[in-house]
Amino acid sequence: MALTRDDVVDAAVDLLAEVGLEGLSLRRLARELGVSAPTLYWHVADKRTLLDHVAERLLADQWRSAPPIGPGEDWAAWLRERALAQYRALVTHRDAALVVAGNRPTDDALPAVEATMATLVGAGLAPREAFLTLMSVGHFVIGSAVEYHAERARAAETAAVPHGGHDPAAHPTLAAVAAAMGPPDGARHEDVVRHGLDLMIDGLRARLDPAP
Amino acid sequence: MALTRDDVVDAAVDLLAEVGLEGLSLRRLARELGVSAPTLYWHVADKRTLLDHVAERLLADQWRSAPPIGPGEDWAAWLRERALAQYRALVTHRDAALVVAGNRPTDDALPAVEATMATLVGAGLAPREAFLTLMSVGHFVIGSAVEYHAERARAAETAAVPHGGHDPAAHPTLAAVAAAMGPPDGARHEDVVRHGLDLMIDGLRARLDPAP
DNA sequence: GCCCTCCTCTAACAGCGTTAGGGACGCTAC
DNA sequence: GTAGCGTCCCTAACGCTGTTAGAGGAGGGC
Repeated sequence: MALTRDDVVDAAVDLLAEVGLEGLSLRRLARELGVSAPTLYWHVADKRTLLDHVAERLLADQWRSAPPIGPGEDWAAWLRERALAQYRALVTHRDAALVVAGNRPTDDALPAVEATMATLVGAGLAPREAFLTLMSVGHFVIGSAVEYHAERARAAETAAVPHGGHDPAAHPTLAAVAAAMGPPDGARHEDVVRHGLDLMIDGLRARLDPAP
Repeated sequence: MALTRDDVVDAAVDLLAEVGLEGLSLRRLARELGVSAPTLYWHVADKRTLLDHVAERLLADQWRSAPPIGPGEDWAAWLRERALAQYRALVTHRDAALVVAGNRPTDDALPAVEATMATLVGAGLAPREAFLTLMSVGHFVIGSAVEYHAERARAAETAAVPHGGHDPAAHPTLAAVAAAMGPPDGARHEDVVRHGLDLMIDGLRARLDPAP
């Protein structure tokens, strides 16, 4: 059976998860597919556009599993959950955030964007505000995921960093935080995401109900 | 006069601004310095650590010019301005966001972090909340800058994209947004950043003054 | 005069994305 | 039956990349 472009993209997604963005070369990808490197150019115009397809695939998987908002459901909780799911999707696929960043929304993604924005407009936001909010949440999620991956790569190569090793007297507030939060671990990153999303949502609520 | 590491980092910052992250090669950097490529390895361990130094330099420049908060000044306005300044610094240096992303705060940056967090704690936030907020704002700024650069790179190669070319009937909310916002231009990106920051700050305000 | 450290060099390796050009398979038309 | 054509894959090669090995010159201390 002849190779299809979907096969190439599938293999690229797998290889990305395995070796990261830096390790993903066309020669390696071709070897994985049992094919010579230039052959890939028959199925894909460019490495860059291959990555576009990969990003599309990653996002498509994420949107396809998204439950639409139910009637009477709280839009805030729904938006929070969607953003968190997107963050988790970007975090579980290695380097996905870097690949996805800057991709134009493909036509496939438009209905999802439309639905999300319609929900916000239905909740009382002006269209312009809904759009800016959606972009803001997106930027925040991407930024969080990029930082997560970058810190992860850093941690892998520097083994152990003496985290609390600074002078507490010089930085009392930092010391208080370190004492209050305990050692850094994986859950910490999601705490930040949750906190940021809550801040944005609270800010939205304040706009929707000026004086409750 | 012999080359110093600072010279190399300086030249790398300039070259980054000129040719972008993809165009920044050690050979090109060496040529710019009038030196052969392997010579750089005397001053710098690695390309990766060179980029670390570049990121440090970019952030240092940005924090050094930061005015501390004045007495009686509104913390919200101050935080907003600091975040916007950081965004602008990342945006004006080409690809700076990608280089900076994931850098641990160097020891030089600690006083600034301490000061910012002390301000938030002074305004009434718990240390943990102040820390999470600072991280959230940072992630949002980085994400916005990454998206800015990525979209910029995309726009450069696809010349003109028929932006409003989709079917308005299929996506009424999107069409309303397109009509309300006009054509995309450079200011749009900062609108998103401003909006996101306002949301977060409004959310913070809601926490600080539960029932004003 | 000798050594030692700094700083720079040339030569080279393996790998990268990408292009040029060709060859084998199967379908369709005459 | 065979000529033509589109599909899919190949080898060879170009110019680039980060990086290493090893040699050598300039300048200071003894």
